[in-house]
Amino acid sequence: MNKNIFSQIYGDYTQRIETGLLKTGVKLPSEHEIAEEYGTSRETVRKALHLLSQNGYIHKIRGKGSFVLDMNRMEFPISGLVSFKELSERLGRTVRTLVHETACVPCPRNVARQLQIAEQEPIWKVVRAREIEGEKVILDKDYFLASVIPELTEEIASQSIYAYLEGQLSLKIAYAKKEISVEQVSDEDKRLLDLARDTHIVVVRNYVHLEDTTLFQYTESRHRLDKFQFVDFARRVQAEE
Amino acid sequence: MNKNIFSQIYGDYTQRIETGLLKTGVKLPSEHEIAEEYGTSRETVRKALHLLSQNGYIHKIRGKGSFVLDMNRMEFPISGLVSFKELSERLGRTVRTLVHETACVPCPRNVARQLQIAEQEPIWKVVRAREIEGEKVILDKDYFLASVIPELTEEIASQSIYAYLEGQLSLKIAYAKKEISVEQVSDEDKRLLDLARDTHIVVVRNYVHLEDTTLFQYTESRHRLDKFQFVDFARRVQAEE
DNA sequence: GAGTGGTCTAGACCACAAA
DNA sequence: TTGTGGTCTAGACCACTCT
Repeated sequence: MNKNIFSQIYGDYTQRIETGLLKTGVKLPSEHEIAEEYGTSRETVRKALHLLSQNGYIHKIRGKGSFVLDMNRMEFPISGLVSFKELSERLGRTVRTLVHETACVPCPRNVARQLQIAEQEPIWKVVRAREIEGEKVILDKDYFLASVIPELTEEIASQSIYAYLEGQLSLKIAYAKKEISVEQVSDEDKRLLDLARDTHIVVVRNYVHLEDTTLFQYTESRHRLDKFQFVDFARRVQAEE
Repeated sequence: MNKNIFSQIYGDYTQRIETGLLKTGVKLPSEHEIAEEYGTSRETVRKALHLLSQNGYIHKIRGKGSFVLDMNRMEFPISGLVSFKELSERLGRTVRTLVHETACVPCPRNVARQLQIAEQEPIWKVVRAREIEGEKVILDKDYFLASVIPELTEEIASQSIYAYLEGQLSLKIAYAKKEISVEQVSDEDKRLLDLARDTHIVVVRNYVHLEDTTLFQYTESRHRLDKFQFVDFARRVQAEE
């Protein structure tokens, strides 16, 4: 339970929409009514509804009201900033993680450039293959600043690293930049994934920052072409003049 | 010039950050100071700063202040909801559009399913190849509800359809859902693009909605593997309990 | 303790939609 | 005319950082 009123309202409505209690096209109560219901002010309600709108749950129309959207929310592969573990659980798929490497090593040149640190600086390197429905289709190569993460075990890598970072170490992950492109398969891809005759692979580069803006993680997530999907929700920014 | 105070503030800061007047890591004035400067209230300033934060321009830290982020903003291919024309102009690349078809036709079955309308209902079909630096690398297949768009010419299709929709027809585009996947190349791809020996192609499916939530456009944007890139900025949603 | 951002209030006026 | 969402105000209190 969150103590903020607006996130209480947000949570209530996301739940009602996700469980189908509020169906596509249904009109929400007016902001005034919701404010009364929660015993709060209209601006606080608006904060919650704005969040729902940003995340594709509802659409607000001036003079009319707020309406539930149909966004097929069940299939959200890597949109936003969510870990593989969180996604798997949400999707309820049969997944397995194979940890190939968990080591603290001096940073190689190519990774040093991505993390914007000096070469040789100690970093944690984690290489994991993700198996979905019996096929190894994703190769995750993570690099973490050792100055931020004192310890990392294969045990943790096989579970959820993010749960460890946020739970045990109470690191605050703030934002990330993601780049998606398609590249030639590497020897490592061929060795660790079930690729058949694929020549290309989808590469998702992820640059993750903490609350204090330090870039502490660089991840290369390599997806087999046929298993890659990305879904995005975007609102149009009205042109200004 | 926008009449809203908060979008005035937002515009001022995006400009200063994009032009490099405000550099990475620089601390913005406090919310109180900005409010005073613009002769407005703090909540209004906060609205502008929240937008800057959402769009990756700044990061706010409680007790410290707001800081300019470095997001290499210059290379934003298809993030968010922006048209090809707008993008090309922003990137300043040598681009050319080849219009292969602009016709009002009865809706075929597969498109009817995407647009959630009855088969045979009249739609505008536009097929365009995009040439970047002399190579045809993107194939855009657009389908618009004819009930929404009375007229569409090859002239308009060769320029910007969005500028026409928003400018001439004053349609209000509200939001869109985007799906990215990789598929086998089609005969049409081979015919209209410079593909060499490619076997796969990146497909971006775009479902565009108007202010009143009607789904009025379905677009299939097919990108040659080596020319595809997608950049995304995401903020972490703190887990609730 | 002073300064910062985060949440919230109880109003106000406006633009727009529907009856 | 009534109801809706959009913008804005002038405060308040809180949590946090820094000195």
